[in-house]
Amino acid sequence: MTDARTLASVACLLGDESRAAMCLALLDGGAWTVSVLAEAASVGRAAASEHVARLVAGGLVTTETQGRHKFVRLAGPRVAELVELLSGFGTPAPARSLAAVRERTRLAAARTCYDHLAGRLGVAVHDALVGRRMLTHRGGLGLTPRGRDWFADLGVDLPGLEAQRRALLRECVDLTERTPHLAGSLGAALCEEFLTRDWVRRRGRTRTLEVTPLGERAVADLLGVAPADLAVG
Amino acid sequence: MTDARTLASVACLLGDESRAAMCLALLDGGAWTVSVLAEAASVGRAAASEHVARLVAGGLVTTETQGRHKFVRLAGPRVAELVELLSGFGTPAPARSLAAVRERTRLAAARTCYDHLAGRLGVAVHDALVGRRMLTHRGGLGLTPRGRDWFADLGVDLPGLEAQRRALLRECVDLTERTPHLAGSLGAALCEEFLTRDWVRRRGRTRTLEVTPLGERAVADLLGVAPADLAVG
DNA sequence: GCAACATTTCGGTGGGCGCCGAACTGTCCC
DNA sequence: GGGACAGTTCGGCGCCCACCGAAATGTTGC
Repeated sequence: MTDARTLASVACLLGDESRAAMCLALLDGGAWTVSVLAEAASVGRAAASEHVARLVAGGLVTTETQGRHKFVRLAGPRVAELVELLSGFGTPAPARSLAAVRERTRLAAARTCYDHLAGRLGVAVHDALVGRRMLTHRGGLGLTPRGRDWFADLGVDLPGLEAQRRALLRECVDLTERTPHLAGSLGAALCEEFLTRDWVRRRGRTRTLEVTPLGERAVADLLGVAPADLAVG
Repeated sequence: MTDARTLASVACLLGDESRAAMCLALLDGGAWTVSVLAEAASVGRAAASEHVARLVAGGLVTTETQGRHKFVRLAGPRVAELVELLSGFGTPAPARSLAAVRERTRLAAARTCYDHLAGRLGVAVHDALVGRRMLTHRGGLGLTPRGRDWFADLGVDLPGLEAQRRALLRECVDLTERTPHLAGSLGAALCEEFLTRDWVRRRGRTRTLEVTPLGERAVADLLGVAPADLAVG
């Protein structure tokens, strides 16, 4: 009874088109100001402010004020997971324009899911890591000695990550591929590394990623992933 | 843009307390009539009928009419997953009565999640199966020869399940334990076996399960799970 | 055919909520 | 200090939607 109320109150937050648009925008894992969110949702600043307040109250986002700006970001990986899962429901959407189709295709090819890699790129990297015995699935996801070396070579500060409260390794079911990709703090670190090395680039202010030629070569060399497996449909 | 609309439309369906109560009730995986759902949600039959129609339109439930009855059930495991995930959000709920606390404790100990085992029981069974090398995690969840024998001995028709379109093995993150339990058609078959052997019993018309003394002995013998690990907190 | 029952459809009502414009607070920069 | 700007608060408007009661549709069993 009272349980239904809490479920409904959370679902209700995402049940409004403006708030849904905001949360989708925030899926890139970044911090957005209220004004920018207002624009993303096509509403006025006043409405956006109220929406953000409700999302904060519901625990879906957190805010941080810096001077006259207020930065909004998703409250954590679990929220991102929820938004991703929900956005995969409903009719696959009629896709009314060619531009919309292209955008969706790009999204399926490579994107961020909160703060880690997703789409075909994310799944390919995950599968390659497992296939090359850098990750193991014995009783939960684990890192092999070989995997430790690989990540260390890449410049990932493993001890630093392990000191965090957040889980190092987690699987996240990919929205479009329906098979797991790598999440957790290590997934986040890997994604960051891809971005700083210019292996992938964000397309504008979205969570769509573009794999650079440099990146194609890198994943081919390091993981044996053929560029054709990543090509935009 | 248009993507936000589809997300919102789905979330909106679960954003109403009555519909949320209905979906929570349906989490037991069974088929409920419209009248019974009306009672579960504390609304009139007219309102319940409209809610069911909307849930059908949104693809969250399916219906089957038999004579003057209309049976409603969740549209599939993914919907159950979504409802479970959502119900784990929000404030852990103030739990206003002792009865509510007891119910929640029982729910955490053992319950069904759509059509398979969840809660501490579900996780314990999953972990025992992995620990005893009946399930393996090498490149996706798999069944070892030893596991095949074990399930066959239990009376599960493995070839029959494998002929289905539905995945045999899947992991489902447990709502209360935050660690995976066994889902998929094999998870469903296992749950059914537990019920027909009277190892677990449904508590009334809920998804809460009660482990019988017979069941405690069975999981101890077959899987080495100590009864203390299943005791109601 | 008739009575009992499950479900649906149809007005009608009330409340909640999303939106805006305008006024207000607080911050930054010149 | 003054102007520009980000964000919030406050009325107020309008719409959507959840609900109910009553009537209609279908089904079952006599």
